[in-house]
Amino acid sequence: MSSAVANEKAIDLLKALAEPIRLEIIESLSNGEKCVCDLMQETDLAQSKISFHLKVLKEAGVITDRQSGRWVYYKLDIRALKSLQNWIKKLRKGCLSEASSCE
Amino acid sequence: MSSAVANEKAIDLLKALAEPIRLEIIESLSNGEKCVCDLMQETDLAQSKISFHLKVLKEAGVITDRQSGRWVYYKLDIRALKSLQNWIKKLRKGCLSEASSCE
DNA sequence: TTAATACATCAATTCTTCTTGATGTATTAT
DNA sequence: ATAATACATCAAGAAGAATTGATGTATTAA
Repeated sequence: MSSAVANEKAIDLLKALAEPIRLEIIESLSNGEKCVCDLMQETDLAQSKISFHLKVLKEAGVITDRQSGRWVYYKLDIRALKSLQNWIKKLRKGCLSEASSCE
Repeated sequence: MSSAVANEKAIDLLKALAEPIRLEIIESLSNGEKCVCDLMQETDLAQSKISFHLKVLKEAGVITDRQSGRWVYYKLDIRALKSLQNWIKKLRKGCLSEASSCE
């Protein structure tokens, strides 16, 4: 059977990445942890918009958050991109298909 | 400057992959070239639906097509997934961000 | 030449995602 | 306690993507 669960998670990851604003956020966070206010300044976008995209990224497992006082800091969770790379590798090898016998 | 063009292409690729039916098609094509009729049989989906998704995949560069008689055969273009892997690798390294100096 | 097959495309509808402005909640400063 | 801040969430609307059934086009078969 095809790895349906893995595929669903991968789809969430792919969708999370497939959006310009979210990519901008990710690229910003690759320079380190940031609070929402930092991201607002950098991107010049409305707060609700940023929070919306942060939520999508968080739910996909791309980022994690941590509250400190009245700030909420977001940072990348490296494992997400790592697992996506792994998934794509399998896809390339045809290891996700029904008929595959990769191991 | 951030590699905007590369990102746009990557977004197209990510979107193309981030859909269950299209993934099913990709997984099927990983077992070799198929005509639309083959895919219809395998997936049990309407022809217009399959053609729609094939178009998305083709425009993203994930697949290529070739006509033979009244059949149109589709197959994976390996380069697409390869370049996506490469893009993700850069993303992981923070090499897509404005501030990066990866080379 | 007419039929049938294989596929693409289209218009209308539906479904999903994104945006916007407003309101709600927690935390700190006064 | 009150006010200000940092952020989340919500409802309404806008925009985008997918589905559906129908029609169009090329190719081969009869």
